Amino acid sequence: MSDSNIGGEASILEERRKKLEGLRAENKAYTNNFTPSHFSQHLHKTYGHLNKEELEKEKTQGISLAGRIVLKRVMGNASFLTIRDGHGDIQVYVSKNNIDLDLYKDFKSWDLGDIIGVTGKLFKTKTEELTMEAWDILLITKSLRPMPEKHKGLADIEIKYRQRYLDLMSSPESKDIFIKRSKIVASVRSTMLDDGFLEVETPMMHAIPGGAVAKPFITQHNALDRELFLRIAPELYLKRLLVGGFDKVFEINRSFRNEGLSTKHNPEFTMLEFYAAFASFQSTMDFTKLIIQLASQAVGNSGEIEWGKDKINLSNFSIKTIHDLVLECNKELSQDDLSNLTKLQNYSNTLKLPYKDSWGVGKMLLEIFEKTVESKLVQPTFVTDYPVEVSPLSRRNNENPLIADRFELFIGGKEIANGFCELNDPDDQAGRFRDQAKAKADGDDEAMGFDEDYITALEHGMPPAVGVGVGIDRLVMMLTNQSSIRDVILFPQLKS
RNA sequence: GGGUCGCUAGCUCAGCUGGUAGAGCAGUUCGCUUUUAACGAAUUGGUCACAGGUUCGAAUCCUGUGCGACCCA
Repeated sequence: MSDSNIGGEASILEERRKKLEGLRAENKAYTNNFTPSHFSQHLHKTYGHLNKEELEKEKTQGISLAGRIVLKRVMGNASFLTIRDGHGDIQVYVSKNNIDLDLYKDFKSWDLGDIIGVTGKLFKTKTEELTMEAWDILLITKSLRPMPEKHKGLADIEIKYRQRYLDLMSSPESKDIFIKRSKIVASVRSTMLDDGFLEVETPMMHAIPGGAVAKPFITQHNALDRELFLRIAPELYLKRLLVGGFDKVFEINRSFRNEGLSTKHNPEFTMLEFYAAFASFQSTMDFTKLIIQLASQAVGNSGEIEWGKDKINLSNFSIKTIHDLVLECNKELSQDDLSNLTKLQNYSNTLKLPYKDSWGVGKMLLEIFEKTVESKLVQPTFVTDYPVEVSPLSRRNNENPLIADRFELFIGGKEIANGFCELNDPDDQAGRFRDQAKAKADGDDEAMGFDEDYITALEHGMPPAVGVGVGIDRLVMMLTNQSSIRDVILFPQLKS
């Protein structure tokens, strides 16, 4: 280290390295034989409510804890620390009276960020704070780098994501989001299993990208000397399993889409997809609702949650058709206009909504819906009667072949789930693949390829089924009141 | 992709209409036996994101690049 940065980061490192060398010399660096008997949270729960006298009567001698020093108040011959373990914070009292004098001197040189072990007994200070009186302390892991600012924490949002461990060690709020994420995923999984679904894992490397309209990532298999695509959706594989005879399957895992980065999109994201043979459309909506309600309960939410500016009542889900909603939000349009291409094009012009002449009535309707309705669907709403034109994998409605048996669930103005009766007619599916393949040949790099093997599977016969996709990242955002997807993904992709 | 804003000590931030940089925290030294954003005293620490330009002189004004935030498509 040069002298040019005395007091700067280099010198902090150097200073701490010197301390580490001292520990190494005494063979005390990076010890590995301390097992705490308790976690902070457990102690607060068990003893926090007792008063001083009651606590004195409890036999707490010999309790041990391990954690990172996050605050340190040295007052000469006695000191208070706040240490943070995996479950929370607790105060530690270290006095020259209770420990060896040399140890106390060493202790005074320990730094914020060091991980220590403490053995002793519990007491309450005169302000009634539950505190661990140290009878023995041990420096377990020396931290060589300074922690984030102790009061304000990390403000640099980029460091927060790139060095997430700094965010986690300094922000209990941030840590809590990821604890909740885990609980949400666990709740979703157990809801599925309890209902008799089988959890499966299907390939993430696909020879033909399919199951969604999106641009894939391309990778290379050396031994096979061929291109593979990271999956954009597991859909087509899960439906092959329906052909095979598993009648209720689900997968919770990553899909990848080669799109821009934003606070709403991460290139790798987590989806729940589930498929149920012979299930009804209505019962599947009910089940989707149940998944969300149970997940919300799992993280301690009441029936009403807050998401940004919105208050959302998760006990009440309504069902509306896309046509009714478009009419509701666009008083200038009549029922007849919705099937009149010229009228819809004219209306799009007044909305300054760009469109292509090749678009049919269905695509126009969807665009107008997205522009004028979507953001207003704050309370949970299942939207139904989507045009077949914009639903390439959905079954046609029996009464009206122009609409698909499909729903999308919107909450807080955002799409949370997408479900539909699966198309199991191999000829109809082959025709739609041909349209997609043609679009791809014409330069649409989001279009699906023609998946011959999937058509073969359908030719063997797939039972009628309903399938649903739920964006887990979005669900977590909603249930933890976050507005950026980066705050619910531990290591979000950033520009490099 | 377009617009607006931001980038200054390890961290959190000041720094006005141009005169070569400051605080708190962290670090170092000293004092202090119930503190809790502990406190008091002293002290270290900067290629002001990067590259050009204007100017006698640029953290400050201009242009570009990078990264980020927000809004729009």
